Amino acid sequence: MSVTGNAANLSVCALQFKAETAVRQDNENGRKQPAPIDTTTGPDGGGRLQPSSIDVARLAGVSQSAVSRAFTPGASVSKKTREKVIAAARELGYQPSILPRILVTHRSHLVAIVIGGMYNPYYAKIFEQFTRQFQAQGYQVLVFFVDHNEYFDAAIPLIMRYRVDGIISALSIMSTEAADECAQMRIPVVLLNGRQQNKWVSAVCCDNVEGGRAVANLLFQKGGTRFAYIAGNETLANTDREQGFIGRLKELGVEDVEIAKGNFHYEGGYEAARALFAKSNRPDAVFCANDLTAIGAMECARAEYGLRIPDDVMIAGFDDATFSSWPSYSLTTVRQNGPEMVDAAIAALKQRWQEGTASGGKLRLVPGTLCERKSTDRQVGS
Amino acid sequence: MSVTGNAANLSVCALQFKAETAVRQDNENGRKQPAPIDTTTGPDGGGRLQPSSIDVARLAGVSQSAVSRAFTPGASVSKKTREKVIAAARELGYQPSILPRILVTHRSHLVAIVIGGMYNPYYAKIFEQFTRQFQAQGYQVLVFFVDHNEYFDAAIPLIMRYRVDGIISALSIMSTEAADECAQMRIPVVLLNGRQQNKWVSAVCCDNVEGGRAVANLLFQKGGTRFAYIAGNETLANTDREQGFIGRLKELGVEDVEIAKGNFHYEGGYEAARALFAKSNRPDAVFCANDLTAIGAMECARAEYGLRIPDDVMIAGFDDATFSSWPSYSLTTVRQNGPEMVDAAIAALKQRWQEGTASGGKLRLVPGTLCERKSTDRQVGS
DNA sequence: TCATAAAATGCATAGCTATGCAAAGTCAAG
DNA sequence: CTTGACTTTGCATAGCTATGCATTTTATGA
Repeated sequence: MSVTGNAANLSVCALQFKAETAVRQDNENGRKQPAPIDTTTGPDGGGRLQPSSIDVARLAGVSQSAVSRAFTPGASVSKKTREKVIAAARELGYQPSILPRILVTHRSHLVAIVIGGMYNPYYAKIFEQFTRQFQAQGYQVLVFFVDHNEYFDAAIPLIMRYRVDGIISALSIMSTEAADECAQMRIPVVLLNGRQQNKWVSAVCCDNVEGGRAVANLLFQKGGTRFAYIAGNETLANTDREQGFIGRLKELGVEDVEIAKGNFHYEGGYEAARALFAKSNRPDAVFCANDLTAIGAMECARAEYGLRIPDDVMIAGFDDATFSSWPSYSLTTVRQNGPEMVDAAIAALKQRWQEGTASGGKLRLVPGTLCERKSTDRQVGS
Repeated sequence: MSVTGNAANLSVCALQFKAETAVRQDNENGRKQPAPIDTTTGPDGGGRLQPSSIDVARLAGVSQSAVSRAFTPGASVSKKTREKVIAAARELGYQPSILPRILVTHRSHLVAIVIGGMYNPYYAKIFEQFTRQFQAQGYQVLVFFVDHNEYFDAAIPLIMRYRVDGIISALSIMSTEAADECAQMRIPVVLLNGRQQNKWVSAVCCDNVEGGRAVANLLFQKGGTRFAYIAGNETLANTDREQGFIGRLKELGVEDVEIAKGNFHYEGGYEAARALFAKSNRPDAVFCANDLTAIGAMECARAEYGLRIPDDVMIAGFDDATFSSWPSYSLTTVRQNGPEMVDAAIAALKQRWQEGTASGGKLRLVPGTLCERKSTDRQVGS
């Protein structure tokens, strides 16, 4: 049982992985040697590109187990073996694949993030925070861009097939069918800025209602008289902000709030404002569904009607996007507490993983912060 | 060989996957039946959560192959069998895992996108374009956020382990070691806005030099007399833009261009501008490494020095970010042709996959587009 | 030096799907 | 009713790693 049998096998591998220095005589002390590995994969076995642990084992003159152990932190390997293996691995350009491990453990350490788009920098930021957090905790992120909720439904089977350990959805809405399907698949889902819940679906949501109420308070206190709301698409976030705003105003005795239709985009805000400000009794206190919309409204107010902000009209938004604090806008807004929401969402996922069972969905409401800036900084009582 | 053996086995599975209706007698026509599947995995076999094709096969009373074929579009299955399988799969919440397929085919249809951050909306946009394109073509994207290039080097082994088919790096710089390591691993890499190349690394780069030259032409033609450049971090993109700008000005007879140090962020532009405009002979034509920097410089010029744009100072940027076209800025800039760069990068990857071999790196230079806006719209000859 | 404990190593296998191959069924034509 | 062509089905296996178990080697202590 000399090592020559190995050497013969090695020549096959050598061609493929340039392991010219493959012939080694490591039995200086007559140590136990692994039996020749009889994998009969030819050098051209169907587009085979990456070396396997067996290739490394051959080259290092050890068993496949030893290779595996050399790459497993706490495993039982001698220093010498580990060094041989690492050297061989480096030579072949080998890193152990995680796929078989996933197969065995049923834990992929993959998380799917489903998101509608990055037009809103706030979502880009949130996405980055999520991904960095997951990375730091040993999870990797698969991204899925999905335009509408119907498409999300369609994407679920695909996501399933990757055996992700969880799904973070920034789509806010989730159809009941989709929720059921995820439950059926036993994949925990966390909705960002959504409120659906079932056995496998949790939600983390900015307190949009309270945010809307805070803006109502501010605009009222600052002397607003004719109020308007520029809406976003029909989502929970939009409805809650609107209801909070209108509801609080009603409490303050303001019955008449004009609603304009926007779409969460700059252009939507601009167009809505164009219609709003064209009227005879134009509003002097406008709350917008998000910051992009608010910026659009501001630009329109200035460019098309020569209005001064906040003197002629006060404007407030939601999110606290990067550009909102830039001096040209200095937009009053409700900051969504991104890091806290991200942490809460990840915590919700982890809880599911630890519990193992479906524990019933939970809703975590994260308060926002009112950021007062110049766009509403009117002298009261003037 | 009746079906009772199966039924006995099924009860085990029934508990686990709620397949209460599992007992079926599908041998109405005495068809061939698969032998009882002897997988002795108990219901609590170590955190086993997801059903496998074998579970579905049991429930449907067919073989595992039949299940696989039922989910494979062109495969040879009778309609009846497929329906039975689909029904069983729905009942159990089953979708075939793609992991074993990856193991066998050595094609993961996974692509890693490595990116430094999303603070610049332009990168967020590019990222979205990439991901959508890949998705549309049957690939999924794994995201890796990496702060510095050293971290990229450290991340490569991790990326490797996912057996991605390719890497898109938006980091622009790539250390030689990292490039070598990717080559060693035989993973094709495409650098966005980088120019490194080796056997496995290609690059797609905006023509930054030409962009810088175009801005130089414009600012000179518009009557600029004292020129300045606010730099970004030390990247290829920055150097090229700077060199193009300075080089062209020199050709036009302008020797003296002041260089200020920025960092591609808003704040960097703001601070650099503060120093720049404090001097006695302040510049009247400033080119910034990117749009964020330019906006920072604009805000500073207005807020801290009361300068009018473009009358007192012209400012230009690079990227054409969303906010650059907003009226408050109306920033002249060089638009990077995002879609074309994305397509080129993906094409480069695909070419590698088709060729199979390392074909030597290629550099694709994509021209940008000068977008003239008000920030440089000075009346010439006034 | 020897016996015993500890460390290192190799073997065999689980985990899941796709697929080549052979066997069995189906159908049509003669 | 028989034969041959075609369709459908099941069996067995590749693909790669981690790990329990048994075995061999090394270290420790008397």
